[in-house]
Amino acid sequence: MNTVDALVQLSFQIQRVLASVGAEYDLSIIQIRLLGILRDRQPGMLELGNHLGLDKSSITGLVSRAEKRGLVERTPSPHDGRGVLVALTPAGRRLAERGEADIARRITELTKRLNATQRKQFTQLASVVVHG
Amino acid sequence: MNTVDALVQLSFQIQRVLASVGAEYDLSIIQIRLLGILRDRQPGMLELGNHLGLDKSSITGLVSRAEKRGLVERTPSPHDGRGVLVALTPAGRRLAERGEADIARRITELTKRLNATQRKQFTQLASVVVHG
DNA sequence: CGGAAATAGTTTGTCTCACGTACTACCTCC
DNA sequence: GGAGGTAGTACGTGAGACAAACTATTTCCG
Repeated sequence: MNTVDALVQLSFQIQRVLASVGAEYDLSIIQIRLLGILRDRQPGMLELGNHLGLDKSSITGLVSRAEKRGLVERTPSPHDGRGVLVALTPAGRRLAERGEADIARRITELTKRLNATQRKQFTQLASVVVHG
Repeated sequence: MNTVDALVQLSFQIQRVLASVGAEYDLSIIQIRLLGILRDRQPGMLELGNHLGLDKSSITGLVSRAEKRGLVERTPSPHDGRGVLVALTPAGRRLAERGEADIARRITELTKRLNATQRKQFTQLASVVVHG
């Protein structure tokens, strides 16, 4: 198998895992990413759009749906009357933590055919590619 | 960076490449996958659904949109009056080939920080994971 | 200082994609 | 030659994405 096919297949396999874990909690991949970003930040809508690579008009709906489910909340920005800050609710944080743990389990499971040395090597090479 | 984060980040990076190459041709990732599958097959709708992990009712629209753009065509199955076979049109095949070449270039570009040995190792490890 | 221009976010309209359910047409097999 | 299964479509719904138009605020410069 060549490099390109291996990486593309791998990425689909990982996305499948993410989608499947998400489905257990009725979360889409983009919602998982949203919760993940909010774990250590309380960004405004535009900043959120930059992190997710989405237009601000897409963020409105994404956050509103999550807000309606009680996972996140908007608060007015203290420094800018136009802005809002988005933050996890306690329920959202619990969900994010559980989901993240599940994802870690399932991704680790994917690499169970690798021994410790190989896994370390693989991680190192993947990190180089990611931080290219 | 740990294994899980590295792989998840890597998968998003690859999906971004696929989306961005697709955008050049006004193709979504799922449409790229559709064309890719049809490169060496002429499956029915159900079979297509299995390959893509989608319900048959999702395939109808996907194929119809591609058909409207002249990329694929439905032909009645010769052996089953209920079935249709989906195949690339010449235009669809050209697009699939060009897109695939672009994707290969862009994914290879992603791994430019790896030397030949590392790339080979990386590919090998990714293959093991994919075929687990 | 005051108004013009920029910025943050929402709204609206449109499209793709995905699903479930219901339906039609055909095939199979008893 | 029906009864039941199978292939595909139609329809309604909802998430997700975008662009363009809009509101409300802030910034900034003249």
